[in-house]
Amino acid sequence: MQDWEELLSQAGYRVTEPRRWVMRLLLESTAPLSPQALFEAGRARQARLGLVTVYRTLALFEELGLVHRVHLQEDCHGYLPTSPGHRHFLICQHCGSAVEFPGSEDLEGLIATIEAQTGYRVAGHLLQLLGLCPACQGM
Amino acid sequence: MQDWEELLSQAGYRVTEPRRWVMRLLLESTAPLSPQALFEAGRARQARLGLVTVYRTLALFEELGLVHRVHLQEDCHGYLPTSPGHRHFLICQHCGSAVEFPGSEDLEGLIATIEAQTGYRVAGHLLQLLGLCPACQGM
DNA sequence: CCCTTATTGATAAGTTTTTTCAATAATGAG
DNA sequence: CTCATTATTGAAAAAACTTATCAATAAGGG
Ligand SMILES: [Mn+2]
Ligand SMILES: [Mn+2]
Ligand SMILES: [Zn+2]
Ligand SMILES: [Zn+2]
Repeated sequence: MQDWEELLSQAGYRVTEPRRWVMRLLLESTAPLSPQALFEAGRARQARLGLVTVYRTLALFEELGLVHRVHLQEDCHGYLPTSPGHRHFLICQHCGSAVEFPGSEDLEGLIATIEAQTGYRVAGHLLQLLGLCPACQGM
Repeated sequence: MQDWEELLSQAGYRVTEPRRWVMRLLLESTAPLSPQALFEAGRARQARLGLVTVYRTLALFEELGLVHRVHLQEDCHGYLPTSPGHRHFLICQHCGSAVEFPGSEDLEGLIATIEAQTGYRVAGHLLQLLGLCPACQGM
């Protein structure tokens, strides 16, 4: 995502310094970041950025599809910048670095089976993979 | 899970009144419950049960595989009782009722693809489906 | 530029989760 | 069955996290 500023404007929002910081910090990180982590990373770099703004910005970005929230074991969740559309993430359980991949519809078969068995109608899903990134495999 | 008491003992933990309450309340609920919700449900029934104990009990149960934490949009997460082993959940987005299903390895193909594309090695995953339960479909 | 108004952030309020520690109750030994 | 040991509980307090307020600031259109 690089023309996120365009998208923001288009949607009627202003492109501000704090919002630029949040996006920059997210893009520079290889791992998901929590609001607190973003705030501290920003503060460490003299960014003009308040914690409250981080929360608001993440909520806005999420709404616009610019970031996704991922669930972690300890911290509960963090945010990752993302391309628009249906995405999934694969997160390294050692160093936290994440990669996204498009939501290919490989779940069709599984979903059909489950629908038949349960009577539920499936409308969406949450899928995250975890494992080891190339760098962390030699350990 | 009905011989969870056995499992607790076996693992060296005591079978206590508060722990019985937590498990009972979870088993009686069709939807995931948060610690706060469990506490209130217990209190409403004169259970001897403190909020702190609910947190500790859920952590223990999770460790023993007696419950799983599921992620929701608003509350972040709640707990569901579960059979041991690899499970997934399908949650109604209208009423919250959930059903579990065994983790059939339908992801094999997807995982192989992703591993080849990213160089990561996949060790596990988080999969949740959401949709509408039979009762909520006519609305 | 200047005006309008969305946005920010310090502070405070509200939630959620964890820590402490004395009192309690579960379990095994006798 | 009774007692002693010790894991467990829960009230209270601390810590961490999230949301609400509102005066000051700065984006962006005119
Ligand atoms: Mn979560
Ligand atoms: Mn699975
Ligand atoms: Zn790694
Ligand atoms: Zn339903």
